Amino acid sequence: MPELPEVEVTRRGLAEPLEGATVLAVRLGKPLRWPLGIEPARLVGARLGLASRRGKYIWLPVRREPPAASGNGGLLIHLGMSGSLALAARPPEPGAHDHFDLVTDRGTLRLHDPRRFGAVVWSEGLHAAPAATLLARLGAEPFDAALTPDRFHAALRARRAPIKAVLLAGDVVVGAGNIYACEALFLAGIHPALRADRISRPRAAALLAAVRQTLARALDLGGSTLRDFADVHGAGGAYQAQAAVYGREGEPCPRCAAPVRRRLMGQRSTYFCASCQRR
DNA sequence: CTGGGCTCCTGTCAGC
DNA sequence: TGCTGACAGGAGCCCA
Repeated sequence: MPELPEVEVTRRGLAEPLEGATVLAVRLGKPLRWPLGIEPARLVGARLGLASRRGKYIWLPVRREPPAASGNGGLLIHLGMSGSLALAARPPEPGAHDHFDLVTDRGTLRLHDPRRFGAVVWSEGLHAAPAATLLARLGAEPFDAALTPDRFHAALRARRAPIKAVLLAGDVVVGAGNIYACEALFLAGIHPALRADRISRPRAAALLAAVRQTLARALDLGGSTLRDFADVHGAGGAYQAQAAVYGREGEPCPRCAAPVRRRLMGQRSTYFCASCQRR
């Protein structure tokens, strides 16, 4: 479900309401991708900090009392493929797919995740394991000014995998998942199967701009809601209606009217226009 | 080191 | 209507 725009929409919805909140209880459902890594009771009484985001991970700082106590840290949250977070003053009884509740004096943060590829993991800090390990392999943030066209191009030149695979891997630039990788490649006019190291400097610059434009546009629209993504208040995104190629196999390309193609690349459906997107 | 495939899990939908 | 297989927004892990 969630790519960077959806994760960021989620983070924005919970950051301010929960900053400074006190944890009253923790409820666990079925196991997620990894164990929580801390005894839930140890979180009770702790106060939450301002949530941040790195890639598709949300970091929720947790300061345990008393202040001098060792073991301040936070919760690293990932929504996986089907996860969403809801924040409610008085949430309904947990359903079969509600696997984590953080009950606070400012409301309950609940992870709903049918496929359970998501995770909520305790870490002593962003620079301690396991958070540091999970974040270590991440590429640049897409809106980081330090990611210049030259640096992006240089990173692509070191990779022989198809550009679509490189975008999805997230080790050059994070944030574009299957939808936005397809959309950005369409915008840039680049064939998804083109080897990353064969992309010229101007085309790399165009692709970086396309990734940024695609993610920014999706963010403006509240993300994409294909089946069930929702922000913390339950509102869906609207980007999916604007997608040029994703999920539009057989429909006319908005630029040239040739039928949009779908083909599997690394087990993932890849949508593109064979006439607009060149190798 | 890199690239590619597999895997985790549940739900939904098309096709027979 | 019921069953089966394909596919779904991610990404860690293993192997060649």
